Amino acid sequence: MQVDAWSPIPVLLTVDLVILTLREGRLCVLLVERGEDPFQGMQALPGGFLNHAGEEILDAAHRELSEETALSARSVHLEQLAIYGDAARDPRGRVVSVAYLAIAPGLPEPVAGTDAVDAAWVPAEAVLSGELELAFDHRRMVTDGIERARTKLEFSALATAFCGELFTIAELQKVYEAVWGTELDTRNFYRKVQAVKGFIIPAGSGRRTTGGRPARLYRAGPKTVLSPPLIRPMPSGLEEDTGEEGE
Amino acid sequence: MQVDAWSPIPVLLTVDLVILTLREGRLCVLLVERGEDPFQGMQALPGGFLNHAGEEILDAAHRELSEETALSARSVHLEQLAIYGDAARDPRGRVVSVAYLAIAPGLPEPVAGTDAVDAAWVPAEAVLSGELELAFDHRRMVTDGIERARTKLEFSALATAFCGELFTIAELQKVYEAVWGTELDTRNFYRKVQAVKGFIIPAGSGRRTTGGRPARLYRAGPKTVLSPPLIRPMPSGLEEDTGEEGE
DNA sequence: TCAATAGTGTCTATGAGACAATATGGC
DNA sequence: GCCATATTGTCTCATAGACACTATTGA
Repeated sequence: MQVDAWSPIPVLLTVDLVILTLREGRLCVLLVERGEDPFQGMQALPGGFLNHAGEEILDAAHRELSEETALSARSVHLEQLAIYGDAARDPRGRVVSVAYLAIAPGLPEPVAGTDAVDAAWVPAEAVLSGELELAFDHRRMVTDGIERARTKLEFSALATAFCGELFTIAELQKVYEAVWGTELDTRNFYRKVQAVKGFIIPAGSGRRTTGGRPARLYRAGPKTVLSPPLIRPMPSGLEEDTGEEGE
Repeated sequence: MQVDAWSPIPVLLTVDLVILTLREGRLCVLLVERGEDPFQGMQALPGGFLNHAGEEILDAAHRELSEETALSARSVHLEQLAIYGDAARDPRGRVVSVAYLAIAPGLPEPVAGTDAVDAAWVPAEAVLSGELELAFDHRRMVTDGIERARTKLEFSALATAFCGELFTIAELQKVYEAVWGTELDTRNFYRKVQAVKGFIIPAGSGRRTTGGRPARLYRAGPKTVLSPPLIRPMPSGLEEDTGEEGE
């Protein structure tokens, strides 16, 4: 570290949040409309600069999260996604952003009256397909965040973060189906989910009904690493034999 | 982004590299001895500040890599690991570091004559066990990097990055054993590795011998995602039933 | 011929996927 | 009873792991 030979370059640090939730069976991401100049009026991820020198980055992420969703910060899964620091990503100068992935249970409409006046849940598909254009490199953040979520669903108990305190197995299955974009066999899903000890645990004798036989309720178990994992089915039609994956 | 309400806080950005390789069947990480004040004389990861405004972060990582190992930058696997930005991690001020994971084929001794005068390969075990103390939060970076490598070995073709252009299946197996810290059954390893089409492909008729029957040579195939994956055996002795994993 | 490593074959228990059958609520 | 969904069970095939066996070199 030859600090004396030249002066280190200062950069500005922002935090951006990819907040995912399920609404009506569809995977959605929270977007806000930018009210200021770079990319004014365009959709963007909620986020912002560090508040003060000494603010921890993770704290800043939690702060932004509660400003935008009014979620009690600690009840939400929040993890670092990646950092995005292309020299030209922000016209204002060298701004490096730390992206976080947040998973929240289904929320009603975004909370007005806070910073999030123009916040809205947008179907992830609209962003993935490119139909909706986002400010900065936020589209890539969303893409990376969703891919991360898809992978983590296989090997971790992340899916329960999409659900409320109590949930049925059918609800959990809908999480998998929405995030993966596939359909799963209900019977096999039951068997596999219950085979992973510590993933979900029965919650008393409560039931929930949606027109048929009432379903048992479960809550998230202590296990965060699923073994055996729930393997995501092939995107179907794509055979894996040739194996060309590109770099 | 209320830029006007207060001034964004500038931070300094560094790049740190967790460079892993195999030496004599053991997983090693490259460390340098710090010659300057914060943590002077202590072992640390190679790394440094951005060189000039406008330097891309990934470019800085490649620059540090070639400075320390004289490896032709593009032949090495290099991927972003995470960012480490605790407010108190650097006594000089607010310094945020982007950690990169690099995987290199077995190298001889570190190259003197460059910045890396005091560089040395250190067995990963010494760092993992806490026996060797590192500057800053570099121990956590090493821990995270190795954990990432262990996981990626299961699902990606990362193992070939530890090998040279040509390698035998036995050499590939030693990579898995060293990184995972386990022993694998040679016969099953042969079968499974060859079952993943596009992972390794036979390289002509060359052979390599180490005292017994000469082994066929292979080169890395086009596939970067392994399916089916090579599942890492349980750390043995640890049953998975209770499922307490901690947060 | 022996030592040493490379490579192939076989057996078995387990898990995944397909799909049938039964249970239990509201109406 | 009927409808809709929950929940359990069965069957079959593919795969993982254990382990026996053959092959091919150098000394």
